[in-house]
Amino acid sequence: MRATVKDVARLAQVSPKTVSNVVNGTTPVSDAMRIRVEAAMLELEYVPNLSARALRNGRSGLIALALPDLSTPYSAEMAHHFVVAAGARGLGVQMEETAISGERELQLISKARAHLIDGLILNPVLLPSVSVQAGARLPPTVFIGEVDQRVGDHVWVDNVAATQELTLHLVGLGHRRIAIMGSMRSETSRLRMKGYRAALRIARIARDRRLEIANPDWFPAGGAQAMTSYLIEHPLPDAIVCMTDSIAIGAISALWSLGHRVPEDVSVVGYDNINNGAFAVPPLTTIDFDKPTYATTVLDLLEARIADPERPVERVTMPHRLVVRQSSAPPRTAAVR
Amino acid sequence: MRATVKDVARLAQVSPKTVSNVVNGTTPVSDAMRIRVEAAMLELEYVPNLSARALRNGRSGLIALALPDLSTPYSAEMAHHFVVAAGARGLGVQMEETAISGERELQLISKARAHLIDGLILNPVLLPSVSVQAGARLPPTVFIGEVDQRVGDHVWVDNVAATQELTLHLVGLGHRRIAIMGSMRSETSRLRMKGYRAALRIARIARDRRLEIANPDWFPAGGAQAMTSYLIEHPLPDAIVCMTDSIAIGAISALWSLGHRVPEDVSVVGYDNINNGAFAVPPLTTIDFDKPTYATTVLDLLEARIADPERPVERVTMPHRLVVRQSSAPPRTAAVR
DNA sequence: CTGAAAGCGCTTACAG
DNA sequence: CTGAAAGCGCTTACAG
Repeated sequence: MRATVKDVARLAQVSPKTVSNVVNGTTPVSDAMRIRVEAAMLELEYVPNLSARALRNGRSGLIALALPDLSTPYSAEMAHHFVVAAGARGLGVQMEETAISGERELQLISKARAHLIDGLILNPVLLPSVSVQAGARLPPTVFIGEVDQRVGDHVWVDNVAATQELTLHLVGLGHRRIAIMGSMRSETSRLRMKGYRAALRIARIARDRRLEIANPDWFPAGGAQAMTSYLIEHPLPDAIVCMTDSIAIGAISALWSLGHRVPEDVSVVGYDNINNGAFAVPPLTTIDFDKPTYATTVLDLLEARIADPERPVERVTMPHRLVVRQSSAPPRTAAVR
Repeated sequence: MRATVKDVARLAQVSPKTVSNVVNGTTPVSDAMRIRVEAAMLELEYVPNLSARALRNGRSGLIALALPDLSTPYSAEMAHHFVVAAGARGLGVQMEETAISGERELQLISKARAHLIDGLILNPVLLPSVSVQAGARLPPTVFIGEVDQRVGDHVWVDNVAATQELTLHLVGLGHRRIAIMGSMRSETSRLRMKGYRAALRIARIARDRRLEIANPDWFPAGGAQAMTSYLIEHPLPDAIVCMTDSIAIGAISALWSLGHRVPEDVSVVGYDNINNGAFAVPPLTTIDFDKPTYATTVLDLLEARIADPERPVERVTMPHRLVVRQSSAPPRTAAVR
């Protein structure tokens, strides 16, 4: 059996209170006392029972991070930064996967209070905005990513501005027939599409729906598949804005298989600046944001929310920047088409 | 304030026991009773307090998954499969990052009992074998990956056989000057190096230490860097066995930058079969194993260990298979050198 | 099938 | 600076 405070107290001949003081450092304890208690803890291999502490304190020291799909490089990087930043604050991180289902997302929100967690970081994808708006009784939650809601704290990147910048970068290189590729059924794609179209408008390029390529998912597999079937019926665009780096990697893979060279024949850009993007062949032009700062910003908001559930809702827009690498370049013949 | 069993019991005019029976279904409850209790739970928005339950039951329903570095695509896939498989068993997963430090790994083992968790899945990298051997009082733990230990349950892939197979595949294509690249200071690299050398021996190729390329890390950055500096002083090998797909992606990126073509000028193979490997340019030849089955196998062992800490230690070797893609091909001139 | 009581291990007022 | 007592919310013998 594991030793408890009582056992330690008995062995050290002090009260449980004193043991607790030594463990938590809430009240100063005399050196002699401390040494005696520490010796007893060592001898009994005492380890505090965190369930008991959680029950007593009403805090588990655990937060949940809910991402749509944990298997992607993007999720991996986010998980890494959150776990590191949370660890520095003494918080553990429970991972949840919403499996790109709005139902699971709702479940998380409603049942999170049942879980062992003090707070929730939620990256919704399909969550019906309406239910969030209505869902009054959220656990302490910070939304991340693209979601249209006003009821909770929110950290995100200005997707419209970023995608506009990305598209204008291609315009600036001299491209005109600029395609966009992504799963078209989410808030993320709505915003990125908006930025893309805004860029076209600025560049006085007419919208061409044939250049809007629907992707079955957010992964390389979908990107490759969509690219391949697209090219069966359509000519190669000048450039392709992929809504994520993963899609871009899939698209480039398909282009390579079909014998098209990037960027000589077609420029391809992504979004997210995942680590591997810099080592793609060719290295990927993309939108970057500071992920460690993103994580600490979210945790700041979450801790503030846990401490004061009534505080006003905050929305933080993280700065982004265009990272130009070799997957985008001027067209070989800068001719007008 | 959140409602408790007592509140529900009072409103439903039953005892707390009955509420608990309805919630947990341990003892059958009459329909009339159940309906009354469920109505009360709904009205009070009752959600059980899992900290209390954990304290009472001595189980939190939470396990920890400790991986060296969460930011890699490999970790992402493992995390995904573990979270999905654990979720199916009603277990939550707390993520820990050992940051490739043996100290943090030890800490996890010793303090895990302090955490809220019922069990630990640990992928050690630098954990000194000796301390594991000695560390008698482990929490319920299943080791995954490459670690030389006999004290705990263990699931892994036969790294020696797999790397031997990978290397012999290159031999079979007609390559002779086969390099190997990886961080050389871990159990993983020791085993993979062993398989590589065994293959050379079988192929009657003399070991050439100049073909053993030390990599600063397990990531693309290190792979690219090591590849680049290697080629300043050495000729291009026929083929390169990279100890992970990530390293291979970095190596290919560097080769591409330097104008070498894969596989025309040099074959490159990886290990792990990460999702993106199939979409590398060119698609990566690699070692695959069934990751979902890996996760369920580990969880089976962990649950058995939690249920019976005294049961005999098990080691499971997961089958692996060589996946041949386009990054490996016969040399252009199949000449003897 | 249901109820009253005890206890999981911790920490925090409350006294001294 | 320390001690004795109470209680966080749950579930499980123990009775009925």
